[in-house]
Amino acid sequence: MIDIDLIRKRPDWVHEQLRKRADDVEIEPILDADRRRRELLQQVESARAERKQLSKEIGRRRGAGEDTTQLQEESTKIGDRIDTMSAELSEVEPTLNDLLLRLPNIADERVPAGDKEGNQVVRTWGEQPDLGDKPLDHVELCTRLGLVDYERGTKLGGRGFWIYTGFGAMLEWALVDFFAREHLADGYTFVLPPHLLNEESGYAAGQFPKFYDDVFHLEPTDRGAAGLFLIPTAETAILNIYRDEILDPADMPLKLFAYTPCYRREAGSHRTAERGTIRGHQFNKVEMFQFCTPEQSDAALEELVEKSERLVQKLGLHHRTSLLAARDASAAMALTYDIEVWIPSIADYKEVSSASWARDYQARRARIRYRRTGEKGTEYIHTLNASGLATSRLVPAIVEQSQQPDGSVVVPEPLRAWLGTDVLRPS
RNA sequence: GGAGGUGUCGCCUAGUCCGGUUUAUGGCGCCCGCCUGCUAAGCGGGUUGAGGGAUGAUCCCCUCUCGCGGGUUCAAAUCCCGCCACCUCCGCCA
Repeated sequence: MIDIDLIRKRPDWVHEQLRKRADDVEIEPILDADRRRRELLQQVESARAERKQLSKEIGRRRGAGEDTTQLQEESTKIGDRIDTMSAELSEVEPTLNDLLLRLPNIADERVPAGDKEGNQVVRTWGEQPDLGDKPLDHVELCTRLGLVDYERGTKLGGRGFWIYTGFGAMLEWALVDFFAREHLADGYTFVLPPHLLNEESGYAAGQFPKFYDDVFHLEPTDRGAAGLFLIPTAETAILNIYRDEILDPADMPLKLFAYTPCYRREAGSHRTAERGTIRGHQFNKVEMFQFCTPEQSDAALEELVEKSERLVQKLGLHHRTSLLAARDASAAMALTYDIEVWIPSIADYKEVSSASWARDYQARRARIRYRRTGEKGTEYIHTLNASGLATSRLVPAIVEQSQQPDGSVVVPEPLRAWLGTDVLRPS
């Protein structure tokens, strides 16, 4: 959410900034609603103050045994006025709030303009491996190696689901374990959050209202879980851990990581280039998150990007890091770097991590604040998150980039101990 | 799922039956000051959060905030209804 005070003071600037993110941004309706809200608020409040005084006076006089009929009538009239005005107020406030919730974050000045084509590659690591004459694609490799059962997966859940089997499942687990150990070594706290969240959590993290239809919602008939939705990313859960809290600056930066599956509807986005495990309704991801002060947030972003990159590097996978353009990045974020791994069969780079800087956008929605030591009042904290990492594209990258002429796959060094083997061979 | 209980400004707590001189009591903790060779103790003051107004800025003024949302009333922490969370017990279940 954007500070309403900033919109009041610099509406044209805010409008200009937000136009970089979307075409349909309008500021004027917000200013109108805000003006009307304050106007009504002042009237309602002064009427309430008046009634409050009258009520006290009535209390005093009744205590003294005096007649208060006239004062009571007067107070009733004021009450009627309050009712009328607050009825209008209770229409204006949700309207204003809804308009504010729909505004994207203001992009950082470093963010390039435009859509996808504006993305800037800032770093590339490694090289495209030479795979000889007939390299196999990941679906072929995973099938031959018995890592993924695509067909039976669709039997269970339909299109967009698969089953990791045998070494495939072990590979997933080894990856998650590897990431967890790395984060623990860097001082991050491990959390395993619920996979079902309430709607308030969705709005606070900035997923709603924009992506309301992109997540799975539990129907109201599911008693006890009505109004819950499946997490599209652990970010949504982690942010809400401290919703409505005031943090102690001595505790910050708070560094957490979580492992969860991510559930996404991905409606209408099935492509042949994204068959296999490239895009599905459920994938595994370890997510890093930081809650910090504004002063700490530049360093936090650097750290998260570096950590994500280091993980891909330790797996020995060719990848690149891109600074996303204003319209390609998530609307809740001021700045986003994507770490993309090379998938030879698609001849393209696919996102395995998104490192994002929300600034105070999420904190404002979630009302997460802190108090500077020795100072009055509160300020919003900054939040950042980065995948570390998502597995569903790493497995294709690993099997394709590490495939040998004989159809076997060399296991990345950090995973060998867990798997108990250096090479995966067709059975 | 059922029955009963609980929910007060960081923590603990008074107030709720019987609505109004409550600006929500007191303690702990914390902050500032005084006192003091130093520390402790002692003394004095401050200490929920949000929104709005006014202002060069501070001081200041108003409204809301006693789990959340409605209702009754001139007036609600207090009465009524719904919901949520926690505790105790029962039932069901992996």
